[in-house]
Amino acid sequence: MRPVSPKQQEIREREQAILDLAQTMLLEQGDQGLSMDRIADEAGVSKGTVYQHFASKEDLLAALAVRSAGIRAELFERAATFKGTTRERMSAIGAAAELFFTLFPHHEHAEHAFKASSHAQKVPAERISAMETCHFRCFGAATGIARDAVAKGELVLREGQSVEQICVGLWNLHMGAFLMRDLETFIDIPAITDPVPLLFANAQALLDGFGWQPLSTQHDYVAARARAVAELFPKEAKAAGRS
Amino acid sequence: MRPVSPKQQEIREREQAILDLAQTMLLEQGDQGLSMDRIADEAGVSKGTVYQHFASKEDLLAALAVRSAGIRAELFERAATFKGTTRERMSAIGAAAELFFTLFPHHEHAEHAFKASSHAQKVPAERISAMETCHFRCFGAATGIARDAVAKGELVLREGQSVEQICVGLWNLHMGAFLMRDLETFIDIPAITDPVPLLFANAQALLDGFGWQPLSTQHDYVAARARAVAELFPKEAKAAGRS
DNA sequence: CCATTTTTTTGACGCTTCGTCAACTTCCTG
DNA sequence: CAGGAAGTTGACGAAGCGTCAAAAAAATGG
Repeated sequence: MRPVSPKQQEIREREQAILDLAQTMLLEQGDQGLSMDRIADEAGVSKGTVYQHFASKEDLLAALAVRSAGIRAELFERAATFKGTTRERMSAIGAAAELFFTLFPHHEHAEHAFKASSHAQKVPAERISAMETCHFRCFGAATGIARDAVAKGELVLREGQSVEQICVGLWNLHMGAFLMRDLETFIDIPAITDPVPLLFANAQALLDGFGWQPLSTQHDYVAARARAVAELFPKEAKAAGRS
Repeated sequence: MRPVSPKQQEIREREQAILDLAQTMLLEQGDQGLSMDRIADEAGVSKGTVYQHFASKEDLLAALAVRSAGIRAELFERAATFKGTTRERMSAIGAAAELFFTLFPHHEHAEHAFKASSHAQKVPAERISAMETCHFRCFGAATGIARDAVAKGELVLREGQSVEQICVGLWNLHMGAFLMRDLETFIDIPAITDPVPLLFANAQALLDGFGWQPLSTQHDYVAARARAVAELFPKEAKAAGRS
């Protein structure tokens, strides 16, 4: 009984439609303007049906976070396949993170809500482990590249350093940039215009600080980034460009 | 009529008591378990009285965020007075951020809630500008040091770089580390134990990447950090240590 | 094609929480 | 101490979450 019945197919599509709807609402008004009654209304179903898909409002937000996190994991894994030096490959991951950051501006918010409510047991364990898998895939893509770099001697670990620590540093830098955009901190500082090139420059500085060869003074990583985007993420870049 | 009447004094103290209460609740159960009724109850006043102090639940959270942000600004400004090289002074700011991070684990959450609700106009404009002032003070302390470093030639700006961009990078790195702790991302990775030394190491790597002299290979910044904490933040470090 | 069972959908209902406001109490001043 | 100002109260309306018995739709079988 594997072939999905038309009814089951319909239910599956409706779930995605509800998520799309919730995503739009989140973007337009934040989670203040997101109510289960309104979602049911606009989706053209009753509230009970929405609760057939999601255990709670928090679970719906969590499902949204998991969906975008899955796309991020996919982007990261694609970035890891980039043909180039280990540092170019890591820069491709950075490009993936920046694209994701542009394409899913709501994600940071959703993930924050996710953790707050999963801690209060409003989210089924299954959903939590799905999110952990996404994180694991992202982090695995990055640490894999770092390990290759160590093996090739392009990255030499210092006392007490590990590939995990280096990847956490990069991850933190990116998450912080996401957060700053969401919180609109320092929005008025004239020296800061577009957050994406700024983030890229800072990530390169951090890689330089780790001594990851070849350094940014010896190689044009802006060009490498452009090549990675063109080869790996043409569609995503186009979508990010026109939104 | 400047001398505060005993009644006014009592009201002022009650406001702080309510904030303390809210802070405790936030830490214990997140903002799920934070209700205005419960706060009124435990503070021994009626709900109407609580609303005399705060325009809404969101405003209360915002007031909490502003209070801790003010303490952070004070810590940053104190750190900027550290006697040492410009890079040692910037490391002292890092130490201040780490102490704050330990002393006010709820802050990131409160600030997130702050922005979400200020955007929905649930928070009075006066409170928003108070928060902006705190950010401005923190950022000003950091950029001031960076400017000194440029003046002394210990930091040489490259093409397209500015002190603001460098400080934003450091800020992002720290915010990301805060966020990661709150979200409990990668909590299971064995290579990552204590987030504070990890953050410090990554911040030093970023400073190295910016070429801020003297580099961490030439100077012991762990020792400098310890001296800064001992000289500037003995009480705070003690509080952070036993909690 | 109809009867029966299973699955899915519905929306009214109970419950909780926010924020208000008219009535009440306490405080201050002449 | 009288009377007005300042502060406090808690019942109330509104809104949202999640439930569940009943209704509707779909699947199954004779």
